[in-house]
Amino acid sequence: MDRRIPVDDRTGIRIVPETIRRSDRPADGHPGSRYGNRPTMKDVAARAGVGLKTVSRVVNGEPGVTPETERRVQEAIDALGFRRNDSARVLRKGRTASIGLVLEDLADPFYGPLSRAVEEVARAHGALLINGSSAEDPDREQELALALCARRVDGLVIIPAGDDHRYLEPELKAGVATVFVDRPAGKIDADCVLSDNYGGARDGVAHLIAHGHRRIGFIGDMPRIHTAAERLRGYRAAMEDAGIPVEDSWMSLGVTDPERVRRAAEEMLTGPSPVTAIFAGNNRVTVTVIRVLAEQTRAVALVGFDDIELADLLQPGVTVVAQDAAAIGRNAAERLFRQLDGTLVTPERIELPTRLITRGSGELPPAD
Amino acid sequence: MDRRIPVDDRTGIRIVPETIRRSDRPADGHPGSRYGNRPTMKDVAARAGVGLKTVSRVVNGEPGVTPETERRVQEAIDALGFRRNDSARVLRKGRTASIGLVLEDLADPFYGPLSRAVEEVARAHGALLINGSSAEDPDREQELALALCARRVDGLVIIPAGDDHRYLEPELKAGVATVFVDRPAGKIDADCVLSDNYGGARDGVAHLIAHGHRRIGFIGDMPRIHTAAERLRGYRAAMEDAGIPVEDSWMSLGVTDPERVRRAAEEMLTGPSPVTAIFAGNNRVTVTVIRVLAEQTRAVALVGFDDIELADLLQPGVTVVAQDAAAIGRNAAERLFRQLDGTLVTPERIELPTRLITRGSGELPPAD
DNA sequence: CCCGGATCTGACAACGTTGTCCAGGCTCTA
DNA sequence: TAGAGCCTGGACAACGTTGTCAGATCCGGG
Repeated sequence: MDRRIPVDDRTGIRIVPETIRRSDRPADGHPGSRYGNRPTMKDVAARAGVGLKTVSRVVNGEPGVTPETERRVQEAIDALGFRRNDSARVLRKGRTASIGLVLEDLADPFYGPLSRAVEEVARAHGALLINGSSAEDPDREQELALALCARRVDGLVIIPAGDDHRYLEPELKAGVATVFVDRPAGKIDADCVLSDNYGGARDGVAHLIAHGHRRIGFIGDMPRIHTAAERLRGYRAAMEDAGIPVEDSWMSLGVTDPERVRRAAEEMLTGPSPVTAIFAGNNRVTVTVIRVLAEQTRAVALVGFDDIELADLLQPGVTVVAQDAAAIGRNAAERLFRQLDGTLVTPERIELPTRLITRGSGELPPAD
Repeated sequence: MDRRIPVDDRTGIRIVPETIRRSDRPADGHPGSRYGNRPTMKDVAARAGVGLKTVSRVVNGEPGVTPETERRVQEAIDALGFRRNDSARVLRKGRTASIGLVLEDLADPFYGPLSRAVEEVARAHGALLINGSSAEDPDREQELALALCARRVDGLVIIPAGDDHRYLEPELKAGVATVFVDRPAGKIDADCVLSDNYGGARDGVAHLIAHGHRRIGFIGDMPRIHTAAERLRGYRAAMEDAGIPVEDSWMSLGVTDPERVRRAAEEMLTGPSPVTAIFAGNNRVTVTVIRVLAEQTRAVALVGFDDIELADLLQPGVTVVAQDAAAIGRNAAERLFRQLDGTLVTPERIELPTRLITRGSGELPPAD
């Protein structure tokens, strides 16, 4: 139909030129500069017939400029399309008004709200947010964090992938505000903001026990990850409190990719001592477990760590131990700026409480 | 129990000091500098007993330095904890090796993968990603974009909130690579990468019609938003193609917050000419509509624009018109770097195809 | 013994901004 | 009308890096 629009048959991608009224570039932007260069304050000053510093004053809204002069300068700015070069400004002033955020994976629904919360606080302090994903790789975390330090971010919010952060010591010493989030810093003292992973997991498992379960499975991440280890500890504590010996076949650690989670879940459901309930160590695990349970004939109870969207619409609704990602991010960012203020000096670890949200799946009775 | 750990009773936040072995700050970091200052190449040069430029050479891996000299310099670098100041470097070199991403809301599950994809491409080109959320506010979008330009990002990926981007003209002229995403640029010519919103919506609605529906509702965002307008246009086209006159009461525009979506949905379900199917204009709308439909006694068909997690686990599974957020982000970022290469000069609009994923809710027959 | 060339090193300017400081012109008062 | 004081504007250095260029050093060969 649309004969005039080229369509790539294989990919279905449609491309149309957008050149309706491409503004032709002027032969030369402004006097004395190479093509593509931007005007500087010097150019503006020349055009307005004033001194360099006067332009600086106008740009920064400093007092001591006649309205008439200001008008002339403003005119020159608009005419040339001048925009202050913040790199130079940073170099001169020493503060960049930007903070860095190193997280694990921006695409993970847990980090979206967290990142947004950090950004919101940064914005309130007039700072921009630079962020990068470590992909759970310690080397990449370090590379990123140091690159951010080279940019001279004022502060750093880090969701650690590694467990040794001594590489940050020179930075801390140099005054880079730093807050660790979700997992504590390794081998250095630093502020950190965590969820109460241990308590949350313990409560979640205790909830299952309270509903009559004794054979409860645990599927979680590698215990070298702090959150995973803490949640496992919570699971064990709850079982021990109830006097239930844990069988090895009930625990699956270091497993997060869907296929392996599926296999792990299936194994603990069909093993010699089959579980009647599963505690899922994080949202990715929970999702896969839901899929597996949906295929089962008998009803298996489930409590997941981390809330998931639409959990309440499933049949049954998914009971979860929820963390407040936004609150964590907000807390961390606020601490960071308090470090920069000087209001905060002693590194602390704060743990935010989790919340058990009962929706049905965690209240199912055991069915053998 | 934990009598030694202070717990705020109201918020449940637990705070413990992290000062186990706080490294005491040295009286003075390095000679001739204020406290808190970082060592510079000059300091390194002095300590290593070499010239400034030699340090620069070592830091940047330039040739022409004796192994012995290099060793001495490297030693001084490690001893002082030197880290190159990229602000100064940027000022000198003109390129920042960073790109900016202005999106609507990082917390929206659609933008997480998109952002991540952009970041991944940036990383492949050795660039960092600075991003900010416009919160759908045109002023904030402009403020952000210009702040990024002041930082002299090499390029800009923008998910527009406003519809007039002439404020970017000086930047484009100055050579800032720019790609608009998800919605086209307003009043300027620029590269843009979009989903085929019109075609996707048309297909989705046609799908409902093919299953026997004639009274089909549409709930979407304000038509001033390009995607919303296009999807509405797709809805109308499908209806017209089928010869079905659309009643005003079937359409609800400019409605995205849960309460109003709920009201809108309820109204079109109970009105004088009640719909038997609903087309939801975006993921937020879809989620709310699912909730409303779950409360209904009769089965109402649903097709949503944008995929949502767990959509396949609901009863019935949710049929959606899916966009590939990651592909969009990847495409946009790649175009951006091609602009920087010089490989790409003419602004184009590319439209990525959408995919109809049938899961059940869109295949329900009409029930009056 | 000296010279040419290759190799290594460092002095210096420049990037664009801001802080400091001083000059010149104005107003106000005695 | 002269002097004090204020207001405005500009010259200059500095921020930490890199590019340019020239000087220093070392080698072998004539």
